[in-house]
Amino acid sequence: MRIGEVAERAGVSVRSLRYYEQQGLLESTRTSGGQRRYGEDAVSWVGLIQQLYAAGLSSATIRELMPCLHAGVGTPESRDRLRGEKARLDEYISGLERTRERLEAMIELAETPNPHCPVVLG
Amino acid sequence: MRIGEVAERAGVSVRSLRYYEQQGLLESTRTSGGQRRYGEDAVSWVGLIQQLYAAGLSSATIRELMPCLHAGVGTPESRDRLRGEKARLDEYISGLERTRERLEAMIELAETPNPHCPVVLG
DNA sequence: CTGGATCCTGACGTCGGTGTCAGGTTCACG
DNA sequence: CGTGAACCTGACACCGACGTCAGGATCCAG
Repeated sequence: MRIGEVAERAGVSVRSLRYYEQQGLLESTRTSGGQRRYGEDAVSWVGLIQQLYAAGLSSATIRELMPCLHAGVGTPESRDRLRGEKARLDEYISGLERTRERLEAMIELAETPNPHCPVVLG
Repeated sequence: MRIGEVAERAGVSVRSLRYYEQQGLLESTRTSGGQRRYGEDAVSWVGLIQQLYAAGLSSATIRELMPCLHAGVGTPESRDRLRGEKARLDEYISGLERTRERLEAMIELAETPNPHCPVVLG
């Protein structure tokens, strides 16, 4: 697959794919002329990368995790890192859930004509 | 309260407080010499601002919501905006929860010596 | 009233993932 | 073989929340 097709099917820009490769997150073979060719699972890998980005992992972290993801076997280090990231994500999600509750309280307040609300600072 | 004390108690930098004010998110009075003075609930407001930032709201969005938060009464617009942001947050959290499950699967895979794992691309 | 701690404004730097442009090369269809 | 679409590298721009520095003003305890 050429890079343009991967980009379209994964819903990302060509620029991003080149960037992922530069960061060591995505592999490609090259034609004799130097153009990138991708296998079928490239689209899935890009999806995974995007998802990990969205979870707050950095390129560096994802890169260090890639061997583990490829092999399905982890060194003790990578397992610790994975667990660490999951813990971070857990806390992050918890925080967001608290924020969601707060947003809900605000909405309720904004809907009931209830002047003066100390509750938003709860 | 002086800006330094607010910063310390809220756990943010002085720079951030000035930035929040510049963005119209945080009010302060000024001494005759031009220094900022804050009321007691400034710390709580800063906490709220941080929380909304963490939920992905932009300065502009928070600013437009401030009157509503202060008054406890919303215009139809601000209510819609609040509901919109909550919906966005809901989706975002759902995505993160899917990512968490995926991370859990990876951890499990990394722990069981189970060579070759197509599951990470599920 | 003085001096050290705190504060002021303004401006530029940072980071990370991407957009975008320039100038050139490669691919593939007819 | 020609040609237009797609691709290449390298480089600079951007955004948004904040760090950081300079040069100066203000505050307040002693």
